Amino acid sequence: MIKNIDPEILDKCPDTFVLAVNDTMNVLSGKWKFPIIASLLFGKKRFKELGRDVTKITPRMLSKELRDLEMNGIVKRTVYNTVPVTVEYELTASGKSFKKVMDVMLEWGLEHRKITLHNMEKSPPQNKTP
Amino acid sequence: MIKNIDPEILDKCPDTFVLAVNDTMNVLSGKWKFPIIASLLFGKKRFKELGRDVTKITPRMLSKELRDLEMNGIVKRTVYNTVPVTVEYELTASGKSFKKVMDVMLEWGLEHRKITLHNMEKSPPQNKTP
DNA sequence: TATATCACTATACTTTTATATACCGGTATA
DNA sequence: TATACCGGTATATAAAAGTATAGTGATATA
Repeated sequence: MIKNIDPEILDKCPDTFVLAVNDTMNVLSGKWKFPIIASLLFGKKRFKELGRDVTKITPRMLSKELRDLEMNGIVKRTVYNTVPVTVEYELTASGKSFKKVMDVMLEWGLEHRKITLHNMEKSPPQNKTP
Repeated sequence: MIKNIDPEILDKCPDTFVLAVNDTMNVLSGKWKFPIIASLLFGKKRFKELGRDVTKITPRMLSKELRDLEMNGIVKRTVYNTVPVTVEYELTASGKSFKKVMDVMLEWGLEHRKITLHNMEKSPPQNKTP
């Protein structure tokens, strides 16, 4: 249904489209959301577990990003009244369905690498990918 | 082929996967690349034309983002030796194929909005979407 | 002659994003 | 008693991203 967007329609670029894309951009924004979601795709995790999974992230960023993702309806936070407390993070339905965006990103990236590395005779894209 | 990634494989997260996703992230990074590419999907454009199309962008940002996109093999820049010079920007094959990433982003965003706005009883996502 | 267009660049600045480091009270383990 | 784990927060910086504003030289238009 959205598969082939008519240029005439997209040209008018309805507000809902802009908002929708913005939502997606927010889920991807920053350095850490993608790896956090990727980790949660393997199941619910606790705070420190995520911290170990997502290498190099500081607790400050992890905490902040999880709050963002929760506010945007991607992650659900559950507190159990054990002592000390146990906190679990898991993806919502929307969060799980975000995998399809990630899949296409991976797919396109692999394709692009193949083509571009070939074109550029072994020199990698110059920008931001060390 | 990549459609359903085996957790066991993804867990090992080969470097090529990380690099591929990084490439995609670079194409999406920042406030302006998405709208620039979207505009170029309708055909080649000159600098000022793009500037008019992508509302509110400054020439400084437009210039910088186009340079980024060129370096990453998304955009091709052609200079014609007219006086004064004419410069045209157009998408490469990779750039054009990036549309499929944008399509899923739109698709997911619309779905997410529908579900989430419903869940949240008319209150929009709290974060970064004014 | 005055103004506008083209494709940008330069300089200075503000805002956003990310890092580094230390710390909290409570509990379990050695 | 000393140490480490739990789920974070506080404070201070540093680095990255974005904005505001002005200007370039050549050319075409009024």
